[in-house]
Amino acid sequence: MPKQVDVDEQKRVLFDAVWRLVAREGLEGVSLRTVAAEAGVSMGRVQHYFASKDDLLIYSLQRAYDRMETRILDRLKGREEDEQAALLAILDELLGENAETRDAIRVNVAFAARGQSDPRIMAVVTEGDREIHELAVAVIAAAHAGEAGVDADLEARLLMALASGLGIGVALYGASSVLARQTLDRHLQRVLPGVRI
Amino acid sequence: MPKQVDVDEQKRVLFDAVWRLVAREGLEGVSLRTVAAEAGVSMGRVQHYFASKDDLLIYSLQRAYDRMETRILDRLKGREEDEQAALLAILDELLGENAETRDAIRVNVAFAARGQSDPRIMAVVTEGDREIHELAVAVIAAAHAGEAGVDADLEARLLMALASGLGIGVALYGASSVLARQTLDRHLQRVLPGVRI
DNA sequence: CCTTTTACAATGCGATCGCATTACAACGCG
DNA sequence: CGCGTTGTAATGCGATCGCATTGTAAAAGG
Repeated sequence: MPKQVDVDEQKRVLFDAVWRLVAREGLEGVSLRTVAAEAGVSMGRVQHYFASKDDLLIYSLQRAYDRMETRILDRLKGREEDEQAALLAILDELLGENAETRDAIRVNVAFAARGQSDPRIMAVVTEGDREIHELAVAVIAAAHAGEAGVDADLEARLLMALASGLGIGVALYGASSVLARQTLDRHLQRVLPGVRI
Repeated sequence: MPKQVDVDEQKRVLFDAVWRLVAREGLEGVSLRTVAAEAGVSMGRVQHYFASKDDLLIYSLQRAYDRMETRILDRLKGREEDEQAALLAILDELLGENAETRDAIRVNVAFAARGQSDPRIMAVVTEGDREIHELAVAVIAAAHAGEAGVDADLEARLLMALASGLGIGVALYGASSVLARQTLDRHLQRVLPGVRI
């Protein structure tokens, strides 16, 4: 066997370049040449690790979700079993309070737009939704145990739509993340009474 | 004076082509050549009416908002003075229940993404926000007149973020518009009691 | 040692991009 | 009737695109 390199590490370097380009200029700023330049490598290297531009984009999208998951788990540090804490960590991620999270939202939306005409992208983009929804249902149902008239499924959809709407407002339309936080907290007071003040 | 044509009509033909292209393939599907082909005219004609591609895009974005406004006013037919009805019509527009509205949302988001690096686009995209927000504040405040503890400003932001989050879910992530409607109605029951059932 | 396989780098190709240029057709005005 | 302005088409240019091709350096296995 010939020269050995860390393939995952090489791919990660290229993904980092894609990430920076998408966050800075949107998906239209990504070309094999710009990715190579941003990563400081030759274009041949990019082609060596990704057979096509689509492969590079799909890989980058999957890594973007990995990165989101990592940030959420970082926030959870040691409370992975606490469903309520997990939901709040996910909401934090959706809200776009720090620059990296806002980048993630922009990357996400850019891919979702392209996903309209590319089923492979759409599949990745909607992959984790069911899991998160079920978590939200569980937490909301637990908070309203014994109460009648609370549709946890509906409330979960409402909460997630609100959070992503707020996050997109922040990341794409320049809204204030402080106001977004206040707005989400107002709703959380209603639907999860007694949580986080 | 030489040959006279209806300039606005000619521009509208080109805008319609841009609209269809963006809705179908996203902003990256728009080029001077594809617009000309979609409109069934020569490329020279496109260049004659728009000095640059950016001009074409800015114009198209503004017309896209005109179209949204027209749809909202259509829904209002004769109840233009009813602030509550106006707000509900705007929410309907944001929710993406019919195909043209979903197109509008996709067009919007595509432009917003590009607006990150183009202040002219961002200005157009955020233009009408203040007006709509103030309308929502007025309606919510009126519905809770005399009550204490209701922050109409906050509730207005919450409502609009929820509606746009739901609409983006429908238009970009393939969510069900029926569920989106139910979800919005659930929230409206809370914040505007006694409205629409 | 030497072959084989991997890891690149460099370059070329055809297509497409935005835009400039050029040519011409059509029509109102002196 | 020219004449000039405007509307429209056609074409060219330089840049950039994704991708294919080619060449080569390096290291593990026979």
